[in-house]
Amino acid sequence: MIIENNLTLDKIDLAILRLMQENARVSNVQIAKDLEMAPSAILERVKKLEQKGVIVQYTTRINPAAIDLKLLAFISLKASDSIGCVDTAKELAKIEEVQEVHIIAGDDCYLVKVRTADSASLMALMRNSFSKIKNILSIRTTIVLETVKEQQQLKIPEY
Amino acid sequence: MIIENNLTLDKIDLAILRLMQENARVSNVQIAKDLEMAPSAILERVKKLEQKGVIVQYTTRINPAAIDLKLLAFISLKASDSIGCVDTAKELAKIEEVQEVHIIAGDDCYLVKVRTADSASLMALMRNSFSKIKNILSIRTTIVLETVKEQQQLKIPEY
DNA sequence: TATAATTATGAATATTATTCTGTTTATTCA
DNA sequence: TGAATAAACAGAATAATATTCATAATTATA
Repeated sequence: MIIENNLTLDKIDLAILRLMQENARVSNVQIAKDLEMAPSAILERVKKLEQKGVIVQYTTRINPAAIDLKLLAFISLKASDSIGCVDTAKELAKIEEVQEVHIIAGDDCYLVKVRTADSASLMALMRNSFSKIKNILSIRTTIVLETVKEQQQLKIPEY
Repeated sequence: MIIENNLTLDKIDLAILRLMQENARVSNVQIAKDLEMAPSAILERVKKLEQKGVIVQYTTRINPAAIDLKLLAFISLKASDSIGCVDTAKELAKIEEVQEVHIIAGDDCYLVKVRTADSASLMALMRNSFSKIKNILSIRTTIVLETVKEQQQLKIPEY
C-alpha cells in the first residue's frame, strides 16, 4: 500500500482531479489548456497524485446489462465474529460477484453489494459461496428494483 | 441516452473490456500487443463499444480520505410516493454527496449511499437537503465503520 | 457459391506523452 | 530578514501513441 505523506492538495491538484474524475482518458495537453499551464507541469502533478495514493485507479465503467449482470442486491449479514474482526469480511471480499463489503454500525455486522445475472444466479451464489463462510448467523437480502443514480465520483472541494 | 443495438460482445471485446476496466489509460498499442492484433483494429472496437453504450465512462478513482470524505453511510428511506414513482428518488439523486440511489424491494423504498467529511456534515446534509424532500416518511441511517472492499469493476465473462 | 458487409492490417500522419534543461517561485532556517 | 534549498513550472526536443485511410481478409448472407 502506498503511504500518503504530503496530502495537501492545492487548487490546481483539485482541478486536475475534477477533470480526470470526469474522464480518465483526458489528455495532458487538454488539462494543460484548461488550466493554462504547460503539459509537463501537469504530468508531474499527475504522477505525484498517483504516487501519493490520491489517484487510486483509472477504471472503465461498463454497462452491467451489456455483460448480462442485470441483478443488483444488497445483503446484510450478521456473524458471530468478535467485534472488529475482519476475517468474515475478507472471505466475503474474495467473492468475485461481491463489489462492496462494509462493516457497519448497528444491528447487522456487514453490508455487501452483489451483482449477478438474475435471481437464480444470486441464489446459486448464496448457496455456493456465502454458505461456505463460517460464523454467519443470518442473511437478509434486498433486491434492487431500479437504480436511479450510481456514481463513484466524489464531490471535489473548490480548494 | 445511447441506444444499445448490437450488443453481442465477442471474446475480443470482452478481453478489451477486461483490460480497460483494470486500467482505463492503457494504450491501444498495449491492448493490441496483448491480443496480438493491430492497434487500428483495437481502436475501432473501442469506439464501437463507446457508441453502443457498453463503455459508459472512463473515470479516475480518488481516495476519498485525500479530499476529506472520511464518512460513508447508507440511508434507508420510506416515502409516501405511489409505488414505481421515481420523483423522490430523482430529488435524492440531485444531491452531490449522494453517490447512489436505488429503489428497493421490501419494507424500505429507497437505499441511498452518501459520502461526507464526518458525522457533523452528514447531520448537516440531512438537515439541509434530505429534510427538503417531500413525502419522506422515515429515515434510517447506517454508518460504515470500515470498508473492506469497494470496487465498481464487474466480473466479465470469458466469452 | 457469389456477393455484400464487416473486420483487420499496415503504413503514413497527427497528436500526445515524456524527458530534460534552465528558470521561476516558494520554503526553510540561520 | 535574507541567503540557501527545494519545489514547481515552462519550453523545446524526442519518443511514443493515436488516428486515418486504402487495401486485404474474413465473415455473413442471399
